[in-house]
Amino acid sequence: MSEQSDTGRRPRTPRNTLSADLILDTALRLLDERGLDAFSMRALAEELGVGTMALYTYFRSKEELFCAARDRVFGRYAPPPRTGGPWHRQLREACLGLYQLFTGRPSVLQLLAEQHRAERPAEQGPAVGAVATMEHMLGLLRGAGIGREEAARAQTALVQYTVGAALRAGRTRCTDAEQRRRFQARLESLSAEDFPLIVDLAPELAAAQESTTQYAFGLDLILAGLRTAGSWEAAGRDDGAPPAQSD
Amino acid sequence: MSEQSDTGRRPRTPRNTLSADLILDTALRLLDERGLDAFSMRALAEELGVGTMALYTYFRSKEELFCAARDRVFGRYAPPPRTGGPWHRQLREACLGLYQLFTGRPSVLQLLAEQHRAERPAEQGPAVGAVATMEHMLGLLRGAGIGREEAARAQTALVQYTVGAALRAGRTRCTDAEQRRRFQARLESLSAEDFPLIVDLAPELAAAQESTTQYAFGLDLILAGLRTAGSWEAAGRDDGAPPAQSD
DNA sequence: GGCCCTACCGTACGCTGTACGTTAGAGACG
DNA sequence: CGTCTCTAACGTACAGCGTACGGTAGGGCC
Repeated sequence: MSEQSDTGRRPRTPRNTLSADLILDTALRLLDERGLDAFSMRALAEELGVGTMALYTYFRSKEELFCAARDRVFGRYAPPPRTGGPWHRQLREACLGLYQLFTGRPSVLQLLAEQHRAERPAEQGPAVGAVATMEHMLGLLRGAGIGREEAARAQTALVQYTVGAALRAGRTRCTDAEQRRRFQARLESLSAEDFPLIVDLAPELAAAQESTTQYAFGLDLILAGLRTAGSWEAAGRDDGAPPAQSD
Repeated sequence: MSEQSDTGRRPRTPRNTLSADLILDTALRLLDERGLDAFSMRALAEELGVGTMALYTYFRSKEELFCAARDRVFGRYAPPPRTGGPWHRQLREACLGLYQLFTGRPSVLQLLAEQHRAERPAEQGPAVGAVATMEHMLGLLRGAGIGREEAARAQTALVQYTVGAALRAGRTRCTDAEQRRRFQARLESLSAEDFPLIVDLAPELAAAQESTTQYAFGLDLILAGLRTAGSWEAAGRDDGAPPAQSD
């Protein structure tokens, strides 16, 4: 037969069937379906029906591809519609929107985690698409009469907390309930003498591992703190929230 | 000496020179010195002057070794001495201690990141050594009159924020100032029409990337929120911090 | 002395990312 | 139509990874 069926010599893809967008969409789909561990340039190429090295025509490396994938998702992010209402409520909505962007698709979470693991952050910009949300948050904070530096720090803290919570949420994907049961069991197996509270509160602690409610809880704590701080200039109580002068 | 220099055939290590502790200490040193990317079972074995597979006598896999390394560090963690004072100040000290544990050694941060990246968290327990700090935190919260569920959630939020901040801090290691300068430059290169506040606050936002001060700022926000929430039972204002009843 | 147990080790397999050089097909031009 | 060029797509190769498997030698025991 004319078919040289020797070990998968492929029939050479036509000429312009590939594109950066097609590659990125397929990569994101692969990440969603099979997870980061199952992802590889070879697997991606096979999914596209293409030789592995064809990918390197469009991206110089796997890391560059990941950055582009992340920017693609973030770039398409549409923040939730402005609801009006007090500034802290709007801030809450904005943060929840970000959180859901991060946790909505497994692939996004995995790209985030990978980015955090990277030794050298390279040139990867700051999540270009979500910048509008950053701007919105800063506007709300400044509008509430919060000073320049404090607004910047508060915005950073909110993003930091959101990313951290999203990463943590990613660890307990799939088998939510099962995972939490085992967590509880492990807490309860601790010495009740040395750690009476942990053992006693094990059910509550396990329940707090659930993601969205717990995220909202911490978020509301931060927002309440922001409201309390009130007059930022006149800060300096002996036991309140001093201007953070540790080393 | 009698070196058979033919391509590294080694002279067989005596019999009981290896031990789990020695392996873990060497692994942590390697991680501190050369980073996660340069770490491999082969490199670790070579550092020990030992065949690669000797490591598998003590650990079933690389992941198990990492978990043991993490537990070793956490297990040796001594929380800062109890200072007395109001509960929220003590809570602050406890969290700062945890944060410094996480950020103090590069290796710890890298193990944390790796753990967060893992697809299947396997059997890795909850950072066994730092459990005493968890207990301490819960005691402070409960002592402040905070309810069971809220205490558990607050404790989880504090740990979550701390880990998230530590991970973020890890990204800007080594070249701190340089990294922040580039971050600021990238912010300033955005369209001043679309993102006036970001461009305006670029210096402050870049400064907020610095780790410890920024961590303390967010921590104080959370603690202030905890103090404000006050009587937890009587919560239910229209715009305050409702008991987080999303999804 | 002889034996066993096991800590240590060498080899090998399948996987990874990607450097490098090759090839074929589309478009431009005579 | 023939030919030339440019480059998207490709195959091969390499160094390195984690680790399954089986071998080997040396310390402890009878």
